[in-house]
Amino acid sequence: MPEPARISRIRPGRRTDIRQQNERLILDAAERVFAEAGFGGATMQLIADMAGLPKANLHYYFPTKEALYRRVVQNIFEIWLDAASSFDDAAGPVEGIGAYVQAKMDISRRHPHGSKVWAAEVMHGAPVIQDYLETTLRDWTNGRIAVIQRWIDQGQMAPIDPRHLLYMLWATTQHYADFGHQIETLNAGHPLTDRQWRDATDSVKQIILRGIGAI
Amino acid sequence: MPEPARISRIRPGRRTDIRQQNERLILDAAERVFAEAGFGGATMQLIADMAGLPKANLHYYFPTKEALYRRVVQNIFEIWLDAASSFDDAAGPVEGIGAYVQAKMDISRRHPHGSKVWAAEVMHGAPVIQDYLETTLRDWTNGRIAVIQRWIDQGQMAPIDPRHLLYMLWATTQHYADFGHQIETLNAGHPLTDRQWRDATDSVKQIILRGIGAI
DNA sequence: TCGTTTCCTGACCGTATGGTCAATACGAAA
DNA sequence: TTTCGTATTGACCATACGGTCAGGAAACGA
Repeated sequence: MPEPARISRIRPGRRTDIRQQNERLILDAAERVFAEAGFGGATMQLIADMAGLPKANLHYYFPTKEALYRRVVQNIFEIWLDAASSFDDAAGPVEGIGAYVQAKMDISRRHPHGSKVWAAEVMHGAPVIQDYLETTLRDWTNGRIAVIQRWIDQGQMAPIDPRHLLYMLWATTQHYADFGHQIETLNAGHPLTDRQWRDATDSVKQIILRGIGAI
Repeated sequence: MPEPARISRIRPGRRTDIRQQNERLILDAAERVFAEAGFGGATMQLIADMAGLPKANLHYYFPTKEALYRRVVQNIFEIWLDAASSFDDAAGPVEGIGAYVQAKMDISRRHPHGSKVWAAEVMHGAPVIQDYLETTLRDWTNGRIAVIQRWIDQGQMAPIDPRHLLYMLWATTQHYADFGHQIETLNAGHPLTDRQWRDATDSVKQIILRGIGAI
């Protein structure tokens, strides 16, 4: 079974790369359009235009609008879960929650569209990713609850219900992506600067860490 | 100019009351459908079915889908702003913010659909209520910022950026409505009980009030 | 009873959208 | 050059949706 020469990475024009490249192009455009218009408001034509491809080409790579949407949501979910690592290898709440807030605020800044698509999906009753909620997310949550409970038992923070602490972390950090437009409007119409993002992150960290008696 | 006998309240079949009654029926159904399907995903037919009226009847009361949607969003905005009063006549942050959290959590529980419609509207760039954001909301926000700043100056709480505190209040309380489905899933599929809502409210109050050094 | 206003609704229409398909172009191996 | 799998795309179709309208039914005042 002779392996074919794998020079894909070197010559971008290669077969497989065309697929990857176009799929990425489409997924990026789709994420943006789904975020701005919602699933029902998004049209394949709009996504195609934004990706710079003819509409029929979209259906070559993704059979249906639903399939494309599913992929977009899955992508986000993975990014979202990756921030978990910040939590795991931490000695205490100051370090762990601080890093988690930092990671989630960075995601909110770098993937605002994805965050919105995720939010809309959940708001609509999670028709597409309900199984993820019931498996992956539930497991992840329970794991984190255990960690927080250990911190409480060790006296590193006040006895707060870990569940509500998690909800507050999610809500607060994702708010800067999902309600970014509102925040921008209240910021004289300007997007937050680097400094403002730092201030926001620090404020969130500070209030929560103080709030749970960790500092 | 003799006033006509105003027995509207007593005889529900009266002219004006039919209008009010049907408008309410339609608005309630619309709020629910818009929340669950988004503006683009909602159909007049679905709203009509949920209201128990023929589709053409909807267009008799509301000329277009957009007009209906606009009314739904405005309704929510007013409810949302009413919680402001909790803030105003308070001596300090413990009382003021405590009451505000309470009010907003109550709204999240009692008007989850409205909260979602609002969230979706903002996420999509507020195409319908941008002017409200720039006028009413901005004024309201600045007023509240002034109040918080006064509390800080009086040493009743730590010097937190009032803006980020407000965002945290909004994010956290509305999360229980907008992400209610996720919370329910993580609650073994059951809606929160009275007690769980109380616990949630207390947790939020506690963390934030501690977090800003008010208690 | 009559006249007027409001309310109701089935049937209909134009358009936009998701999706299909057949024809074609392209790139790489033989 | 030929062959063959992959990629591309304009044209097309069925459907669903927002919105219209004409005709009629209630509701009310006189």
